[in-house]
Amino acid sequence: MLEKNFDPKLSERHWYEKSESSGVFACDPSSEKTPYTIMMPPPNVTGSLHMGHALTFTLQDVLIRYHRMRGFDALWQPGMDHAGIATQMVVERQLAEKDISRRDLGREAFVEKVWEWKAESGGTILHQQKHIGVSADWERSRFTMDEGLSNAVRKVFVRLYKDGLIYRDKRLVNWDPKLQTAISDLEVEQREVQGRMWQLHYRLNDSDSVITVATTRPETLFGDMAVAVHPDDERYAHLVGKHVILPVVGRKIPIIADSYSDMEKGTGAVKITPAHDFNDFEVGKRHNLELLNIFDQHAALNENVPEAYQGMDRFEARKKLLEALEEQGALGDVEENMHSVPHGDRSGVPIEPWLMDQWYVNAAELAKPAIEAVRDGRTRFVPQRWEKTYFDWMENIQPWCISRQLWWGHRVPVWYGPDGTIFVEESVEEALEAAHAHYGSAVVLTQDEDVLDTWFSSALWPFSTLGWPEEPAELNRYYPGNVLVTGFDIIFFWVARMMMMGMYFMDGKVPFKDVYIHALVRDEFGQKMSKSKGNVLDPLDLTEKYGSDALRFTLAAMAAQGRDLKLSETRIESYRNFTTKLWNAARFLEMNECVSEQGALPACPDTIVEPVNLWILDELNSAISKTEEAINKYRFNEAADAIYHFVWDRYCDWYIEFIKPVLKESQETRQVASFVLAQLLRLMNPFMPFITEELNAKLFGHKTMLAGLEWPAKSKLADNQTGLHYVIDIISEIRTIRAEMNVPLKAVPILNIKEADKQQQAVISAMHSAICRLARVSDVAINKEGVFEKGTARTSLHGMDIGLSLAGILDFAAEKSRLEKEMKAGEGEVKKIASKLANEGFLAKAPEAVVQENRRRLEEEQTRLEGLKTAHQRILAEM
RNA sequence: GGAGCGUUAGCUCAGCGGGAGAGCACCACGUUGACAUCGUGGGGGUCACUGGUUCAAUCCCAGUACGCUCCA
Repeated sequence: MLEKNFDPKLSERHWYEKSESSGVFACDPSSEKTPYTIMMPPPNVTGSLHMGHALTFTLQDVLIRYHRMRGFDALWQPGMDHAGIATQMVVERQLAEKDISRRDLGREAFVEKVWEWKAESGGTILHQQKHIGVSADWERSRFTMDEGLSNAVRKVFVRLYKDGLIYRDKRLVNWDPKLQTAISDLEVEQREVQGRMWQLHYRLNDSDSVITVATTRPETLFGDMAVAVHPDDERYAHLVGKHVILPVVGRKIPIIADSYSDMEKGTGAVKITPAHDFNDFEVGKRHNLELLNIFDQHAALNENVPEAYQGMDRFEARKKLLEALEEQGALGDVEENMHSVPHGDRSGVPIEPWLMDQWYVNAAELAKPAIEAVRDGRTRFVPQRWEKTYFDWMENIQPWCISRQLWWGHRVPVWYGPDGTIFVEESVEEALEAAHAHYGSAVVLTQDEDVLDTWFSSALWPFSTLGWPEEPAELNRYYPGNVLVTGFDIIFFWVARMMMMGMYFMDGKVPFKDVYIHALVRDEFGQKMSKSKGNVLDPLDLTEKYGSDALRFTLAAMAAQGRDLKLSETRIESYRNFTTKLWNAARFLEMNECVSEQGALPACPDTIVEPVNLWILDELNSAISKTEEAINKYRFNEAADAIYHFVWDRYCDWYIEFIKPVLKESQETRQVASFVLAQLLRLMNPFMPFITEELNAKLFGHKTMLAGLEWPAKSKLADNQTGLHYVIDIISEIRTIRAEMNVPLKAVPILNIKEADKQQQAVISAMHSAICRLARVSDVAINKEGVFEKGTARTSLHGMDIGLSLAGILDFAAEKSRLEKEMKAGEGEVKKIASKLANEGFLAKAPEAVVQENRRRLEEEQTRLEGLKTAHQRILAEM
């Protein structure tokens, strides 16, 4: 006997372990089945599961479990990302608590520490993934720093270098002075901050007049190489070509004409610091300005500034400089000014454009085929509008800075000879060999200190995890993947780069056919959940409270396309209640011996005669179809909705209630009831893997788990012509009348139905006992001769005249007003439809089916209205 | 400044050219042998606003307002 409630905690662990060890989660490269592949976006190895993970993994798990049941050889490739900056930061922070810096330890010892930390914390998210039911092929799990994947990284680097697509360049980079590494444009976050706009007066070298520039960063004055004015600006035309003397510094710099200067903004004159501003850098290139670097790696001022300022932090220097300028009378107006300042998204400090050598990928070149593949539909975005985001970015893509001044990551496979000659090879041995060939003798090489951007290795994920550069059978079998599931914030970071790398290294084949972009989980105010905002909901707390099945179902049910997802806890609660409902329906069946004793799954009888059984099979078929269609279109909410309503509204509220009176006698009904439940458990399994396994095992004692079974087939016996909806409508109507008329519960009147057609008559007779029970009537008289007796509450439904004999207890006045209310609503409907049908344009231009449907409805409404009017007149006469 | 998204019941959200929906909350009744994590019934919406297209607009188009996101 089942317990009264489902206990998720006991069940989840048991069923997860059992199904994992059974091997159903594993792919089978040797199978005859068609492969179905999902590459799981690898979470950060030291991370922990947040709501976004819970959503994305649930959706992927639904897809993978569904396709497994549909008979595909499903591979869900899991793994972890080494997450260079994030992970290094965590370990550095830990060391900082003991007052140790990574430099104290040295590179080798530090990296060892990171590996230790990885070993310690890497299990956390894995455990959490399993907790919510992630059914990935764990045996095949990969880590971006694995030997195989590291080989792939080196191979890709060397090949791209030799093909001229990776190069070293001296450019301005986004320098993070806290983490002391370059970061890519994508890792820079523009933040609106309240700052100031200072006006500075620069005196001309040959006269007493000044030119006034405006700046938000006065301290960059030390690096100024020019003052720019607009070529069309008449105010300054006479000054172009002259020079000014930089205050405090005393250096002479030219006034140049460049259209970068905005005549409308500020004074129309702008200082140019080519080594510390991306725009100024471009201006400098146009005018052959020198690049003067004034900062060191900590963003403190270096030896290129007056001695008094050397070694000062950029913000301290600003203060001191402003004082000095003021003293010299070089400081003009100061305004409060909101402006955006680039910040490192990890460190949170303002980043500094800094001139240095870095390694770059020619992304523009790699992007071309990747753009083409989406244009011609080889890769499809769902929802489609994300294409635009992809195109916008890809078409304006900048060189990708891939070197990072970190210690945790893939070391750049570049060696330098004594004279600086560059050797790019897959191993030190090959580099030495190349160097030997180059110099004619053995030399000592130094390896580049830098490591690669984490996304460089994740870009290879769709093929590196399958064994590339070797060519195992898996590579051809599972590449390209069927779908990549992720959030839109990852399109640039990852989707785009996987497209570029995948197509370059896999003979132009795209890495995945579909890209399903799901919502971002936000908090109740619609804000992105983030640790720094402190608005995170912990998915594990929620599973603790409501169970993993409930959380999964909620996420699926709320994953409507194109909308962000504001998670509300009451929704989760309602789906927890849904699991309870299912549990209790199963419990009811168990109590009524609808269980299989030999441990065989219930089979459908060969022939079925009861309308209610034919009907529920039809409803089940319809639920199966809806679920299939919805999943195929990535409409997870529609699938969840179809399941929810079938279980609760159809199976529990109507079917079980209908069969209660006959269950004991009808073998057919017991069989159908348990067959439908068994099918239902399969249908729900991808969404709620735990409770469905639990019920399947407890009720049917079957030896095979649902996870290894086939997707439910649609029953051929189902019949949608049973007319059961007439019975449902009659019962609902009677219940409404009873409630509105305050008919006491203990009253069990006779129900009279007249004008029932043959089909209606048949189904009402077949459902006689159920109607009596559910409508609380003592008997149902069908098409009996004679008029309704006095004191009958009446209504009209599907052409039938329906009367509930309430002689002695009917409140005539209440019945009169109830009928009047019904009539008023009916008249409204009739009027609306009639006016539509009176419209010639409608008759001429609307599709025939729509016109017919409206004619049918008009007739139906008119019949009902006539019936109500007759009843109304009768009640007036009886009063 | 550019781009995108949203505005539907008190709340959280579906739907999306031809009869306004769900869950929660609310009101009434109910402990009829699966289930009070429940049952039955009910109330509640000029589908933001203004125009346009159409026989027909919550749905398509344009504009306005408010909110959010991304990019500069």
